[in-house]
Amino acid sequence: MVTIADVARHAGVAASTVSYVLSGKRTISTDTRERVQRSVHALGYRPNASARALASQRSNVLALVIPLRTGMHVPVMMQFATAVVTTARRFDHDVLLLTADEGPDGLERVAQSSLVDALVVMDVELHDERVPVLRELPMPSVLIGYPDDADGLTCIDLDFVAAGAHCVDHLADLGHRSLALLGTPSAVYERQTGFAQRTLTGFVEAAERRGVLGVETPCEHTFDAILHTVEQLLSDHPDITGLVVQNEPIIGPLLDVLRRLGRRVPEDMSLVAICADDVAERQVPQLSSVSIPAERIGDQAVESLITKLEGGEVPSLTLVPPTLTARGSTCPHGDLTTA
Amino acid sequence: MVTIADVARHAGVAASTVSYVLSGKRTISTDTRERVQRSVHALGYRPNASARALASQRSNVLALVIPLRTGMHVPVMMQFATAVVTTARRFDHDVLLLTADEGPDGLERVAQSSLVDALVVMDVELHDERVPVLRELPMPSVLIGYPDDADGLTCIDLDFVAAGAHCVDHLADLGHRSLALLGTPSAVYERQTGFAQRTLTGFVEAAERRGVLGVETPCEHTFDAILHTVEQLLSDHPDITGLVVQNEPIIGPLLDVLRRLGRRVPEDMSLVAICADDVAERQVPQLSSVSIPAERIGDQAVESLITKLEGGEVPSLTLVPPTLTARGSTCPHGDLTTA
DNA sequence: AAGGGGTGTCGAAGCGCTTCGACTGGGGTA
DNA sequence: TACCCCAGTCGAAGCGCTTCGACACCCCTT
Repeated sequence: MVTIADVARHAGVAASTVSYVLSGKRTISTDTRERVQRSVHALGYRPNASARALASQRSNVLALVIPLRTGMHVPVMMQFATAVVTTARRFDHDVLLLTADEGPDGLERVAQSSLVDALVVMDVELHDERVPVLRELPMPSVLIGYPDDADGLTCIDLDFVAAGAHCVDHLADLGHRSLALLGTPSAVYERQTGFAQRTLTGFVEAAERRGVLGVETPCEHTFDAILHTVEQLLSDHPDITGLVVQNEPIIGPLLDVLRRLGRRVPEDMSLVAICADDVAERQVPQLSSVSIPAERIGDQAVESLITKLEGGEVPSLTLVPPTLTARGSTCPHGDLTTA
Repeated sequence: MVTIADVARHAGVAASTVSYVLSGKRTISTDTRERVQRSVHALGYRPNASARALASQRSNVLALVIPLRTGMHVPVMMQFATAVVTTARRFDHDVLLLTADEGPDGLERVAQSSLVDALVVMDVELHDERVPVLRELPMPSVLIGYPDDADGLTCIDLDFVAAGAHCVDHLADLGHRSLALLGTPSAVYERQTGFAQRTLTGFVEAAERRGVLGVETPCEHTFDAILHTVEQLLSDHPDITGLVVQNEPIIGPLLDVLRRLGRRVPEDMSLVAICADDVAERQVPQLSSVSIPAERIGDQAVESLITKLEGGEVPSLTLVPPTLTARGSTCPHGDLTTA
């Protein structure tokens, strides 16, 4: 392995000069700088990451905590992860992958051993046991999702309350008077997952505000469960004509179930999904949907983190406003002129 | 931050003694050892990862390279990744996440800067540009998947040739004489992806060996593409009664398409999938399938890597034998007694 | 009683880098 | 001409750990 001393010797300068050329932290004459750069190239020098981290107290590594909990939609998680890695690289940082199995202790471990110098934590629950740990940690962190009490934290999330409300408004605008929310598996609600909880809140509040019926039910991922849930729903509330789905994996089977039950989409049943755009566009018919801007949120998370690392200020809570794209799965219902 | 010197002072010993207590590399008297351990606890000492890495020339970090290529099935990738992280932690290692965007340069970067001390590379193509780089790198690596020329490498993969053959054998044993392989999107074949290529080979060879018709076609992920592909297939070969699917995302829509086309599964059409068990069990009917043992392969990859790090020998190519589980999507065809 | 072999501990020398203070010399100012 | 300042460079001191060689001491052996 070639060291900074080798480069210095090759270029005929001191090691510290090489360091300053590389970091740009002191002015170096053009002549010297170019000579050093040529030596770096010629020798194929790569600074040793550990030595650098030890001396500078900066590892240039971010931790990314991905809890692979049951009921979470994996492709969306990966979109976040990819965005985080890509953006981190843009700021010359690498990403250490932590899974949830390690729990709060894992966070302490990587933080206190200086393995990383900041953390991105995904899929935060309303009462998350990692939150108090993050508050105490001697390094910055950013949460994707947010707990009940976001004080002293930096959180970024899609505004799921608004997302739920948008779906209701869209359907109500089209004249639908009876709506249902087909939610996530009940395990997700039971562990007080923010996004599920908040979508539900937005849905219920908007339904009330618009004076329409808004019923909600969790829904598991198996075909049988979907079939049963929908049958139950339609027998309890036969007048339902608008469905909101926040549960990406069930979208395919759900369309199938509706077909089986003889409900055409959108003629008999309008459908709005909260899912990635490409998923919505892949269905037949294409789905009206509120998209989940995973890439944007992941980017934003890393940018905030870097800002904090550099001593800057960032807002405690950033809510990304949702956008609804109308496609082929929703259509007007009833006599709009009387509405 | 509390350092090893603080612990040494607190325990009334030399820093090196603390180090030896922690690493166990020299014998320490029970008395001293316990005193040191108490001090470690009392002060909440965590060794600094960079300092340790610098002094010992070992970062205790593995790189995991996940190429998120188009057409790959993300949940399966994540299963691999999770297994890798979990097993790495078992061996006291952490995992640095690299995406494919970085390409071969990324491998060199993390390796030559001593950021990691070994690499796990996923989704290897037959002619993979990362392979020559890996061969030259001054540190061990393990590939999940394997290139044409696996010499000097360590590769682990499901035996996809056998997987393809198993599917054919299963269907042929049931009396089916005309089979089709519904493959991955054509992009996957075009970039010479090992697992797709090899499944195809196994399928074709087995069909020949069994003297049955075996046609194959790529298949994209959209509903329309699936519908069109299957219609074309059945109009070209109306006598097909057995389908092999190696393309997890299309399984749901495919069942739907077959229903639309009036082909009952398994009465009119037997179906074998190559997919994760939980996906197979979630369908109606449950699918006969060859499972993808992601966890086992991920584990194995890390174990081999650790063995190599410790100077041990591991086989160049480990092929995990596939197992086929018969479920409700396949049934006998024709008069078996005459076969 | 002298010698030998463990065992347990210490001190010091790095690992490869960053960073601080100090030094040099040339150009501008008075 | 004397002075000062600044740009440009160097040397040395760490960063916190591991590891090597040395050494002290005790228990056996002869």
